[in-house]
Amino acid sequence: MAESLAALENRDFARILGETADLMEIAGEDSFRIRSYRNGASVIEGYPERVESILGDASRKITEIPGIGKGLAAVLLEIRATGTFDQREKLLEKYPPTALEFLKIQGLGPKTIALLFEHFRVTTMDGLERLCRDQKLRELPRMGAKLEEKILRSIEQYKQRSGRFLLSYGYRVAAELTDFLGNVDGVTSVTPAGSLRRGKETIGDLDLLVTGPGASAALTRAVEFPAVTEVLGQGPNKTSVRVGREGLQVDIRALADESRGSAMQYFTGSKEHNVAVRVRAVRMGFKLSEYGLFRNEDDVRVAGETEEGVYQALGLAWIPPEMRENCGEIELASENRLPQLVRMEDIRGDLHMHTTATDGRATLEEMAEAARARGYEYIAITDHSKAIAMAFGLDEKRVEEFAARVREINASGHLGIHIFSGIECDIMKDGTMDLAWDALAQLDFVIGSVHNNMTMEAPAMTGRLLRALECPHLRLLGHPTGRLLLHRDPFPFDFDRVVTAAVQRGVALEINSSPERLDLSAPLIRAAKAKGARFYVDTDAHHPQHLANLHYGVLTARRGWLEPGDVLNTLPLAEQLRQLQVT
DNA sequence: GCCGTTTTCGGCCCGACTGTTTTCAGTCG
Repeated sequence: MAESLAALENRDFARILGETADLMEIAGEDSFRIRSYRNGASVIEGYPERVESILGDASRKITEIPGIGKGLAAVLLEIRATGTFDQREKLLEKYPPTALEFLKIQGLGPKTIALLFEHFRVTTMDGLERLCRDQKLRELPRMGAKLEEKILRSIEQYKQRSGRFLLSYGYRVAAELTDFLGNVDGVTSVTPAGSLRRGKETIGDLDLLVTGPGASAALTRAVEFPAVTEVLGQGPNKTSVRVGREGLQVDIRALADESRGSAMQYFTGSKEHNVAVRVRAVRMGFKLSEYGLFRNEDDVRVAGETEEGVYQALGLAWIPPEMRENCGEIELASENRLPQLVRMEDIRGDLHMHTTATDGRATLEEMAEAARARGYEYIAITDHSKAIAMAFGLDEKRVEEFAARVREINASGHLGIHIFSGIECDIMKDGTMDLAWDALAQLDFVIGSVHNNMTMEAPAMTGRLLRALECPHLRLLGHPTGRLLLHRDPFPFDFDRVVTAAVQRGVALEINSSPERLDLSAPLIRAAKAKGARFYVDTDAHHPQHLANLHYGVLTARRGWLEPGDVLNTLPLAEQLRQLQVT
């Protein structure tokens, strides 16, 4: 299965290595060797320079990159030349690509998958489902009814999310296509609409709107975009293609200038919002479509060039795309009472990030420099606590040393940015904190997070979180529902009770900007705000590049209707110091 | 497979939970 040879990005090299590591695991190969492949993948993914150009530069050596030795160097060269490599091809002959899909099913690991292949020759998700329904799995050693049920549940979730894509992936494709089409002569703008523009955490497809005299030419050009795998339709006004290995559908539309605003409005949605706006238009004697807002009596277009014009003609303030879900925003807009949503430029600092002290990929100094370069006034370094053994989480002694080190750094001021000493402390199964309270007391910013035992029943999980909230040093509940988008559902608990307790104890809720999490979700943010909760929007960065993910968290906060006053990391440093009672 | 060295092979972060056992392998993070 050769990859497209169009300019391999670092993430392509990383994906090929990572998938091979998965296959090697199923094949039962040496675990240290597998680790080297995984490590190589992760180093390459985060490497600031393009691997492709280093490989093509005779004066450079790819083994300069730590984690890449002679073996992986040869593999990378082979990937660059052929899009794959020998060992990977051999594994793919032995195991079907479904093997990689099976790994996404909870309860199935490499060993079980190998056994399934060997024993049942099952190669499709439907086949696996049938095995579980027919209660065949339990014929194998160490497998029983509970595992069959767990796998069936997970397959159900898997099917629901297939065909959807992370918002961050949509942004990447949109940016590349915008670049590509923007170069066509006579194109004045390329703008994403749809769920991407609304900032939804996952998207089903991508809508791009092209304007200018060259718009039609851009539609013709679009099918030449290197990542296009299938052309679904091609006409003068609309081209539909599938992009990338997972087949994201992209609809590209050419718009006339006079209807640009109404088309933006129409294609941004949501459907529910648009229906409500059109009902309003009809009541006022208009007809609204993607071509404009027309007066019924004489069919004259009264608006359409701009979105603002369309909303204004309907007696509405312009509604930010993130609010367009027909959840009360139209009424507010008609009364000119829309909230002033928080913006990227309101954010003064990022209070959740990791370093090489645990599982981050950069040092404290490197993270601080990246944050300073983004114009932040402060950050918190919040590495893991000791329960995360695989990440070498901090114990009480290391917490003490870390806090002292941060005090010195701040006293000298040489990093040019204030550092809060923090931790992402595990909330244990019984709701106690992973570290002693005296240790936590030495830190400026304690985040409490659940990382394991997520399959508890709701009452137990509620009790666990309520107990954690009793810790007087806790400032923030990290990724409060534990969801991983397209991968793991939120764990169940009594959200109202936990939020009420958090508000009482002055503990804020996290809006985790990692594109895989975006946790809390927008609906829960609104529910929590209604109960008086406050929030931090932060990145959980494990690499300097991840600091840019804040954008996704701010979009989510806006979808939750948050204003700057709801988001505590909009506070200037002096006020943040007061907020955290740092002396 | 990488790294580092005590130069050429040995070490490479682990702990808890689960479901199935009847003493533990596999999964997860």
